[in-house]
Amino acid sequence: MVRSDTKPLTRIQKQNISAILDAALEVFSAHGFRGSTLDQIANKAGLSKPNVLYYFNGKEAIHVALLSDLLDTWLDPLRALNPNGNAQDELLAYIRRKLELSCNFPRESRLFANEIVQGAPRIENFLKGELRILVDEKAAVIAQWMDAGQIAKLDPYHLIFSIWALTQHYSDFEAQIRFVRADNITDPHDGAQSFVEAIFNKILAP
Amino acid sequence: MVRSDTKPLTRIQKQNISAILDAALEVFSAHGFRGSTLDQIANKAGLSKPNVLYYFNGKEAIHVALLSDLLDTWLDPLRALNPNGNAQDELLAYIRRKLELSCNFPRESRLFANEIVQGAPRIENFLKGELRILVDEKAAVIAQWMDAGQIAKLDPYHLIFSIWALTQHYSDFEAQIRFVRADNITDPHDGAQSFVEAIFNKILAP
DNA sequence: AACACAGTTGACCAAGCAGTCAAGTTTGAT
DNA sequence: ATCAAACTTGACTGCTTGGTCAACTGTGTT
Repeated sequence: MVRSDTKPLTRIQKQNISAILDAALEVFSAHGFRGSTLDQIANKAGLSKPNVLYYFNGKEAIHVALLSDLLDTWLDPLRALNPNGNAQDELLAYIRRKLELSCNFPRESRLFANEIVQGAPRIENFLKGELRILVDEKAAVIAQWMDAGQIAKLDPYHLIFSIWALTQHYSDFEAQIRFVRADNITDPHDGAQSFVEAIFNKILAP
Repeated sequence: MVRSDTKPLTRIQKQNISAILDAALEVFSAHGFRGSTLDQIANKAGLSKPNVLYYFNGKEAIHVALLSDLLDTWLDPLRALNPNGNAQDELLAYIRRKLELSCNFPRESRLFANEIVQGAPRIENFLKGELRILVDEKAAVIAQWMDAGQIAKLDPYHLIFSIWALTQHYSDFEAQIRFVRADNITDPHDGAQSFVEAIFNKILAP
């Protein structure tokens, strides 16, 4: 394998690694880890299977690389919630960031969803560690806002879960939305932003 | 194979078929179709693999049997929405039925979620057919309620999607909720019902 | 031009997989 | 007790899959 952590990558390495990761994202997000094959990934990347394994130590390594890239950015929207800002503004901005992330990166969202639906065996530590700490911290901030009467009193954890549910639904369950709305609409995300913002305005109103 | 459509099942047939379906539900909902093996299913059912294939024509047949059983009951809560009832009561009752279904049958919910996340290849026709017709019909009912001022004016399709998102989230993403709330709580569904009802009360208020 | 190393791959393995089959055992109606 | 049909399975097949390897080609630095 090639990617030791000490030297600059060659032009060809950069290009092929990124082709592999892009192909793997496509395949893993559509079929899950066990449902995906190295041949599919190699094919989609335009490389031979041994060549793929020249850049990554194995199927699992590709998956891990994708997930860690993803988890890194997945926390950002919540992390940016500012305890000193206005409660309603901050939460709505968070919702908007989360929705944009889901809609702009649906494959990443489905990769994550696949993991969770199947019991999160590969990211259990991330969920119990980093994510949990961040959620606890932000839930406390939200609870303070509620106590101060800035927004309606609700369970802050359930509030966060409901934001996740609504924002990710449009990417993760895109197929359902697309088929149900068949001719009515082109983009499944159409109207999602204004709808989600509208209902959270009502939910949060003190 | 055994299950011709014309004769009563023997005691052993009933018992083994139900053992197979239960085992398969467990396995398929946890690993997806391609991620599951007949050996896992046979093992969990306490039968040999050839014996499993004595009762079902193949892996796909087991999956189809599970899905059709499921889709049959999956529509019931929405179907029961009564156009002549009170808007708010009817919608909240629908939400309650949906949430109960998700919480009481999390494996079925995840089986469905697995299908959808991966593009719904095996239930496309159901989504584009039965489900779509029912959703169109009920969306029209909801739109009338909105026009009559009984509930707040929103996009009825997005309203239905948001109900699906919130109710299913607790089953489909149970792993995430469980790990994030690790010691805080025992049952991931705890508080879900009262929270979801509370926010939809706000959302629907005219 | 030449040389070391990056990049590439056809051919191959071993394991895992869905599914078959012939030969066995159990069941239940008579 | 008998017997046909129901039920069960060890041993197998053929295919797919993740991964290896030795040999080959391309690249860029001197």
